[in-house]
Amino acid sequence: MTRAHLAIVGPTASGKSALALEVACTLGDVELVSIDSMQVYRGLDIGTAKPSPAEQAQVPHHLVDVAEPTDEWSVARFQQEARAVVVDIEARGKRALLVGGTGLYVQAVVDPLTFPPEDRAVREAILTRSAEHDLYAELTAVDPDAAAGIEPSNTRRLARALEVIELTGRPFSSFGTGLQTYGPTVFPVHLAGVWLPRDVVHQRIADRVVEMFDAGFVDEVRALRDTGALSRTAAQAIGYREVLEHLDGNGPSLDAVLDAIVIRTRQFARRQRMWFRRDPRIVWFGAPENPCSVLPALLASWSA
RNA sequence: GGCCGGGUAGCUCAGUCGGCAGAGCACGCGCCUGAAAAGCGCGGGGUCACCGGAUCGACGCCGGUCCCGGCCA
Repeated sequence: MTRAHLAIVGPTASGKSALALEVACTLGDVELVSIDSMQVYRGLDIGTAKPSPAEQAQVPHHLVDVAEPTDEWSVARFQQEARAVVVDIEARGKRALLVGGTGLYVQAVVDPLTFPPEDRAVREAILTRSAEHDLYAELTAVDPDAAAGIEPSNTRRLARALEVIELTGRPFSSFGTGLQTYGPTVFPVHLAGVWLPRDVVHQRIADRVVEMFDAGFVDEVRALRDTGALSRTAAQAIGYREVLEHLDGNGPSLDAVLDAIVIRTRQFARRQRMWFRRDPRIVWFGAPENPCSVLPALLASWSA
């Protein structure tokens, strides 16, 4: 018999992890797969709200602590490793419970996405000439379909499209129908979304950031800085960027840093909301306050 | 008490020579295929501290009032 895998998605601070742990303990035959672009880095613990060692001991967690903070990470790499993990879990007769809020990563695992090759040097060269050349016009000339889906001002995505074309000789748009196809997934999976009222999420974010500071977040960042520079990708993590700026010189005060982190986290949660809300395959479970209260409904839905 | 500077969007501030107000951030809505906790687009929002005056017309000029900051007493 082939039982479907499971997934819990949703905005940050909406209680996915706690809920997932309860699900795992109840079901007994699942292993967790973190779908999180920042929990992959060792040493980024407090700021990424990574599951504690005690929690990880209760049930196997995958794709947590699989890269050095000095390493670069990417969707393509995540896709490859996550799919391997799912195959592995399956081979042990268990089910995967995907848990996370990185929307693109969820789709990279679950949808038939093919990521064309990359060459950082080529991309950098394109980025460099973007000062002189109009990348949007350039892309429109060679791949109008791709250009139609990118804002003329979004240099980063324009450069990526041009990079792929230069590397493969094929139009960027030939590599996929886009993210909004929402066709059949590459393996059977129940997609569940947790949803809390916005003011509850905002409060949870504010509380969590204060807890992070109380738990020694600044020390964690300082230690990372002293060990070696965070990679380009790891340095994007919310909180780390802000605290680093504070530590390295005459940056803003810690109070200001805390406020900035709360704001950026809220904005992140908003983008996650936008991302997941579009996916018609996600079944939403709303809770007025405590996310774990949806557990019965969630399990009922999955056993049906 | 006197002198000087300031009161304009939720916040920080622009606003030339008088012609019914702008930016950044925040906030809201949305986009997304190798940085995605990234990147990008659109939008709402103002009794220009208050009162009076000159002017066709005032955020701007004149007079007064109230706040805030600094200096002097």
